[in-house]
Amino acid sequence: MAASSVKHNKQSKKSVGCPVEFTLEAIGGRWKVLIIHHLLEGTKRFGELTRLLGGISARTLTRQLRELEASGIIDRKVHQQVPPKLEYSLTTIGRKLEPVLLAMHDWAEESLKSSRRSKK
Amino acid sequence: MAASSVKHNKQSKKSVGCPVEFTLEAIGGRWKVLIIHHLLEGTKRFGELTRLLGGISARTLTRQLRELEASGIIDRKVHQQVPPKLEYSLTTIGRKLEPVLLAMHDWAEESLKSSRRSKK
DNA sequence: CGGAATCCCGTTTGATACTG
DNA sequence: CAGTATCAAACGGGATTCCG
Repeated sequence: MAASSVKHNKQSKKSVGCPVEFTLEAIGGRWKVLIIHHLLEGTKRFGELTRLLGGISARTLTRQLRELEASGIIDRKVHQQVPPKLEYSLTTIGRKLEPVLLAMHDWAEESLKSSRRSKK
Repeated sequence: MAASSVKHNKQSKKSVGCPVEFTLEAIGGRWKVLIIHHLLEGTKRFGELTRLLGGISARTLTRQLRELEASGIIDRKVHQQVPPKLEYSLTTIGRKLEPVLLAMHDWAEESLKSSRRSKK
């Protein structure tokens, strides 16, 4: 396989063809919906989120927050001081994810209800 | 960790703490929302889905369909005949995912709108 | 305190070949 | 037609260590 051209497209992740997938990618991480949920209740600091999420590593939280930031969902405010202080909050568009989370929440409850009803 | 009686279920690789995550896991695959979208328009066969999705491998499509089936979202009907014929359709609970997809779709459009305003 | 860098592992997906 | 089997790569995420 000499000189096989392996292209590293910047979009090599997943080519998103439809808006629904766009949203799914924005909130699809392991912790993102939880982070959004907590931020819906107000601004949080890095350490607060670490405690609230229970068990997330610093590296992973950093990455999830940066990805949410890149999606325009959260805002990252740096206070230059010692000790360092950072505040994370939802942007306007980020707060608009609430109906999405609610729709998902409702479906989950309905799904659990109907699976309790005899299926087998 | 509270409940240490973790079952080694093949399905649950991630412990789901809240309903929103439950939904996210059900539709969180690479192709699942697209499959659901196409099935919202009617019953499809395996080959039809392969063509509609454009680029999915047989192995992956099989797995995504089986996972959706395990979640109770789709129904798989086998017609014992030659050539073989399989029909996939949404269950009642599967059809109820439509509001979720719509909410996600709406958010994506709003997100794109606001990113046009601020950045580019 | 809030990361960045590095190493590592399990899961997901894809390519390919084969089968009932 | 609708899969299954096998291998390999891509990716996400955790643990640990170090740094401003």
